[in-house]
Amino acid sequence: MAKHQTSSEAKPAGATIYDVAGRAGVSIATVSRVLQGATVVAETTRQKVLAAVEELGYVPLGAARSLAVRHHEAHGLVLPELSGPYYAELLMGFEARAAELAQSIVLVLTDSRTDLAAAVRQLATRVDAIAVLGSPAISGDVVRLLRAKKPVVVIAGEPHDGVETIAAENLESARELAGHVLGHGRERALFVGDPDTGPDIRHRYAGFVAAHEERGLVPAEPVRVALSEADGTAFAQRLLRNEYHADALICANDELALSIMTTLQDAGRDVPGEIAVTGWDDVMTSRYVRPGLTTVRQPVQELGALAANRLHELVSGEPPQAQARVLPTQLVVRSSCGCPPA
Amino acid sequence: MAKHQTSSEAKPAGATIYDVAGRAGVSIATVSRVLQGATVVAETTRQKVLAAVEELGYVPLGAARSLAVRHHEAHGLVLPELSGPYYAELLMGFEARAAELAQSIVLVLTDSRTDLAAAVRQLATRVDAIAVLGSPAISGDVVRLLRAKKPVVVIAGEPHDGVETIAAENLESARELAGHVLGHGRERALFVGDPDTGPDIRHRYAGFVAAHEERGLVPAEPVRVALSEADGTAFAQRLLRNEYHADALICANDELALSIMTTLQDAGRDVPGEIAVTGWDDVMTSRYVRPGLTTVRQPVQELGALAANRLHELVSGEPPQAQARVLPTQLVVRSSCGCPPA
DNA sequence: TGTTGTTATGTAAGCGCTTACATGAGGGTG
DNA sequence: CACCCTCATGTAAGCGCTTACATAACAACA
Repeated sequence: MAKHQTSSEAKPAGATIYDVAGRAGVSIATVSRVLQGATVVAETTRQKVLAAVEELGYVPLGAARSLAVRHHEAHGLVLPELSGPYYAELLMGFEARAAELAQSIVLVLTDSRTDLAAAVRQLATRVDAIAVLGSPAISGDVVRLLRAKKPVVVIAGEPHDGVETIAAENLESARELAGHVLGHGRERALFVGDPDTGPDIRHRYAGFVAAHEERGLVPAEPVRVALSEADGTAFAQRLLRNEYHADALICANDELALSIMTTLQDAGRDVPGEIAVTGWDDVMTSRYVRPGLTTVRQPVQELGALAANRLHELVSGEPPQAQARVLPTQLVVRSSCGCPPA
Repeated sequence: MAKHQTSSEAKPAGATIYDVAGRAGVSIATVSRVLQGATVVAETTRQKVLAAVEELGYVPLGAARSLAVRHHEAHGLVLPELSGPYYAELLMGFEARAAELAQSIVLVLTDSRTDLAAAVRQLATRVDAIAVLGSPAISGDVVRLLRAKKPVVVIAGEPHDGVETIAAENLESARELAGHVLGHGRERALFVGDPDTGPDIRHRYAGFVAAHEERGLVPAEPVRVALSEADGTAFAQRLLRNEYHADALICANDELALSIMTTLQDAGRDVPGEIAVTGWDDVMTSRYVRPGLTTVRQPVQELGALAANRLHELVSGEPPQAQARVLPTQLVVRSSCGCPPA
């Protein structure tokens, strides 16, 4: 066969299955069989093949295999970015589960993309299924577009119709958290964060509202700021200028809470004496800061793992689930809420 | 041609280039051409094809393309894990640069793998080049194995022969840091961390030693502990039991420094009054903690970006570079070293 | 009007695998 | 000893793309 030059030619990049077959004195089918391990092959043949593989340092070409078996054995994951522990942990959980399922993972970070749609389309090109973290950057259109091609699950995002969603619980735990703070006798609590950012924050604010209503208090309008440290600092400054009047701050995440708390303290304010502060996420810093930040811990890794798992099920032909999966969260009480230090 | 059934058959998963060609009334070559955009195609034809693509929701199959063009347009990245900001930032830098170069990235986290060698081999199967973060988990064998197949660059790892390495500067900055602390009049400084963990820590200890020697002091043996918070806490406890006698702790990373500093403080010790503490990495917490942690900031994102970049160059046929690239780091002086707070 | 050069498109040969099917070599059996 | 099974292996047909090469259509020129 002139088709595949079996010998010489010293192409540096990679022996093929033909080379292995030639070397072992068998057909490529046999090589494939010993490598797949599914079919029975005579032990002596197997050894010959394995030896040839070893000597040639043969690595099968993923693309060729994918083409032949008609799937990629890979899952895609679309995240906004990776600063802070949230996304990183999600990714770890996802990766771990995907690894168990023998799936590669290919990652797209949306913040670094100028042409997101293109990136996502290109992703769809090389994976069997995709998990996307709900974020404003990912429009519903993009999700629906993907959805038509590949199984998709969105994590902590807006539930588009027909797209499976998984998320951590927000409303109840926010209600518990806010209730806890209110229980310390605080009367002018503020919710810091923008409910329009996405369902997560929206539900947290809803919990905040619920906690107020169930004790006959009227909840303040949310203070709409973004979720970064810089925004926190800016808000704290406004607070110091008495633009707000509050004795408790329920922040939408830890970064916000931390930066607010620290700039307040640096200005001589007593936290939680004058003002209580709580966060959301339980990042590492929250344990180290004094007073310790009262916050809510989400099962982030589990979320990632669940996503990987569902993706795999979907690929294996399971029907998508109509309702959203929601994982329980855990209130972590330290002392920034007004509780005495441990 | 019976080969490709152009019609009916309602296979849910994916139109092929044949379907598009059929629909647009052109050959598959033409479809390919408009999609690649390289060759000239008559405008009207282009429109027809694009319309067909649109209507069918056609997404080309990555594997088929890869097979035909004989490369994957993907880079692999092997990291130990993602807790803490270090690896995450590295990943971000890598991803961002890879995105610019239109490369997908497929990620392997070694800590979640039971069979690392298999995972890495499987990775080699589907990417054009691989960056691995030097870590004890990755044996030199694995690297050399890969090296034979694909271009490899190792980040902050042991320089195996023939493998390109990039890293952040360690020795000089460690010397500067230790010198700074010694300059505060400390006389019994300890290096906390195990130099045998890898070249990073080894060089940091070497800097510690150098700083001592250049002022005629004799450097203490390193305190060999691992790099986690738990290890830090344990060490701090031994310190509190007076198993060591020290007035300064040069820790191998921030996690260690932070956990040590906090448990010391919780036990009533004055940092930096009685004992100075420094870290390495400048994690977020180091800014928030009081006293602020003096530490060294590494250009982690740049490291990642550089890795992606070199990978791309190697794939495009550039010769590997013999010498290691080393990126400069930056001493971040706060007050845990004994300097007055800002 | 015949010749030649362009340009747009089609034809077909792979890319390196997997796998259904065909084949051949033993090993039991009657 | 002929026959049928079984088991191991080979043969060859794809998988869905890209791209070198061939071809057809047409314009421009003499």
